Amino acid sequence: MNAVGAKNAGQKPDRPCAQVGRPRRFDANKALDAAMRVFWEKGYEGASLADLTRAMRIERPSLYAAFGNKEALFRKVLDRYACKVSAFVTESLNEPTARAAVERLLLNGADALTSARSPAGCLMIQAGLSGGDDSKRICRELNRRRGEGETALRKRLERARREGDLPPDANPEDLARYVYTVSHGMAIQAKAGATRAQLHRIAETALKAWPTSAEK
Amino acid sequence: MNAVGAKNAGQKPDRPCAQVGRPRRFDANKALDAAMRVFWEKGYEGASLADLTRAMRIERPSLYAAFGNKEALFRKVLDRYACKVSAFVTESLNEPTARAAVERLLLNGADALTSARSPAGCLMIQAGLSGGDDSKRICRELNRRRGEGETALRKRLERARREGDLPPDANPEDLARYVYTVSHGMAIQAKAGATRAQLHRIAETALKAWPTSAEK
DNA sequence: AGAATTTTTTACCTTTCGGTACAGAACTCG
DNA sequence: CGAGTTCTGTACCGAAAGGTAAAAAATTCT
Repeated sequence: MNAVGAKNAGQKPDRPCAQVGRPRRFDANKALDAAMRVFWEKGYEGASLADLTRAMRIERPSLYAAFGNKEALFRKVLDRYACKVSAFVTESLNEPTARAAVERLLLNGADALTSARSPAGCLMIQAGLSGGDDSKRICRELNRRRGEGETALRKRLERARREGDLPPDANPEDLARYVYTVSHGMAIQAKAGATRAQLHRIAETALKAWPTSAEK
Repeated sequence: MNAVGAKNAGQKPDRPCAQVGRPRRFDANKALDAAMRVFWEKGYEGASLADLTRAMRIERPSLYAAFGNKEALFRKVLDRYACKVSAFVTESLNEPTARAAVERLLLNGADALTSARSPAGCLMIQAGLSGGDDSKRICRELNRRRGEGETALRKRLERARREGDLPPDANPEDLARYVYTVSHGMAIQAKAGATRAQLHRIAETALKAWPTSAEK
């Protein structure tokens, strides 16, 4: 017997498909996608269990058995969001130049924020900004994840400076923070109804602040 | 008898101080400030009536008698926020040049977002981003108010272009949207813990994108 | 077939939500 | 004083929140 008592101690590890017992009638990934949409539209606290189970076409105990609880479900949704929706964030760092990476980050971001297939805006921005005491952990988690992206960009920019791709006096930390600031602001604009073309023009304007290594 | 039936029909007009009857024991503006702080920290839906009455040091029926209901209270808080916290937004438009106006908007914004006397971030950003169906009106109201600010800046920039303060090919609409995008992004950063100095550097970086009427 | 295991389903739990009825207290007016 | 008016405080409302107990159903293993 395991010593149960710590929070989440009883949570079973990932068991993708059980061989024995009654088979589950739903696709966990489809259910996660449905949950993602609800959290995306209503935020973490604004999404009620009733909203979630209705969208996922699952009864409540099935949700708890498969995903733990609301918070654990949200974290799984965040993982899936990182893989399926915002994969371009890390991919963009592979562009040959810092400028190209940032350009792709902002333009692909604008596209993702205004996709016709998903709610407007960014799940990671609008899900956890507000909320009572019980969602402070969620807020911190979102800040942490966004911070990871910002750090990754900063490291990419430091490399660029070493490679002469950015001028020596450029500040990678400030630049990365600036880019993420514009990105977050675009998420707000998208949620408020900005169009894709408008976001693209914002990105272009923002790129005018980008330092040039030397006028050619 | 008034024909009651429409929502809010029975709401009494502003009656600042009653001459007759038992005098109220609390200062309505102090109570609004306390409510503002709660909404600022927890958002519209995240702020419960229990949170509000505790912070305002008022019993629940007093709140309803004085302010209507939760939504009406929030709107009064928004009015007060515009007057007391974000007055610089309209004041900055009086600066002599467009560049100075935008610079002041962003720098004063950075200060307001990191004031030691108030919660981090921007009430108008984090109060209404998420939420269930009943807060969609709140979300629209916030979008509308932010849009008004953006429009006012756009008109100021149009004037600047007419005055030669901006180059003829500058696009006031895009520029205003860019500035507000940076401002909104800074609000997110502030909520996530960015310091005032960091926000100032973001503002300086953002201003590097500002068009110059002619190289002198 | 029957034991073991896992999911589904119904019904329910406690707590908190926004909002209100009502009685008493504190004030002005006559 | 007493009538009229307005605010305070307690106690309450129905609805919805997140979460769970327990039995029935569907599968695999022996």
